[in-house]
Amino acid sequence: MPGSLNRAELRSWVALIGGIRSLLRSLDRQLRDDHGVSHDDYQILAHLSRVGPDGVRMSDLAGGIAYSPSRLTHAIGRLETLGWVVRRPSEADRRVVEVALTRHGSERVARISEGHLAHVRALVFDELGADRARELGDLMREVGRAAETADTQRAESAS
Amino acid sequence: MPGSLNRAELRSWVALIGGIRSLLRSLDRQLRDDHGVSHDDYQILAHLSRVGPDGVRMSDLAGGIAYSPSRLTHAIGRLETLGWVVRRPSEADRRVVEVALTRHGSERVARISEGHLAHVRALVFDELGADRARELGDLMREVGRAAETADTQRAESAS
DNA sequence: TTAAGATGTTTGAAGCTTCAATTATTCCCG
DNA sequence: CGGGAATAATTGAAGCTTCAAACATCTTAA
Repeated sequence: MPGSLNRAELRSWVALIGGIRSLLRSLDRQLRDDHGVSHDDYQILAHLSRVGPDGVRMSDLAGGIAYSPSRLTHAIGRLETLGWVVRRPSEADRRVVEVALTRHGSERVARISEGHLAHVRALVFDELGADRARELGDLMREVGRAAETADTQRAESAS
Repeated sequence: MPGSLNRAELRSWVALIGGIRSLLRSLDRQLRDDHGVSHDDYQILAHLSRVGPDGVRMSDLAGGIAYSPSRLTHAIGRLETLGWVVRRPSEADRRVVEVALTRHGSERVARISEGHLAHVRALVFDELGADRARELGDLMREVGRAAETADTQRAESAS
């Protein structure tokens, strides 16, 4: 059957997807147990932290972390009621909404990141060593790009 | 700060986690669009397919795919009402419940797998080539194992 | 200039996941 | 043997995600 996987490939695939799930589960657990935040929310906060105090457009944030618009709206709504984030309509284009961390949100992210990045270090960098960890990042980036390309094409051919 | 990541490491980490999210999103999209099944449910079905017609204990299945017991109970309940799966109490130990695919469930999995594995092939094996794909699987398996070890230790020290 | 379509975001309902508590059974040790 | 702890699975409620539909604003082409 064309498109299927041979035994060795299947083995690699099961290892890949299983490893991914274990990793995500562990990250989520650490963040929830230590800080009461899901890994999904942390992704938002970390991205906002990276872009700095000017914030981002909702749609750019959604694209940056592979969220649907709707999911992001709900999630940002929750973070806003926590006071970690603010939303304001853009002057230039009044359809768009910009989000940014509040002072309080920034402090929170900084605090959470400490423990979280230590966990990441233990699982990835200490485990694999610098070279193989970089290799893993490069390989996964490439697969991720392929996935996004494929999704774009699927979306286009569906419409 | 010890435990944090330097610039190169952070770059690798962002690539890794971003690639993972894009990949999972793409897999979920393909399965939902083409077969109305979430990637999470597909994991269950694929695992049941691998273990064969005798089925597995709920807890072994949960462990095998990194699901919480509760989540698995709910998910299996849904698959059971679809008629894809059956549950029966074990003779040996009446606390445990064994799950297996029904005939209908098997056929469904076979059908779904075709398209799904073709998608996987395109994103991973065609994209990276055989050697680098195997490398990726090996690296991710190792990280996954580290994650599970870490979680076990956290759980023990918390109790 | 204006109406049709495209783009950016939101909404509410339905379905899924988590969490804490509960039931049922088995293990183990005094 | 008997009862307390451990193990396996389930339950219901609260919270999160998806989906389809809606709303508002902007673009463009007749």
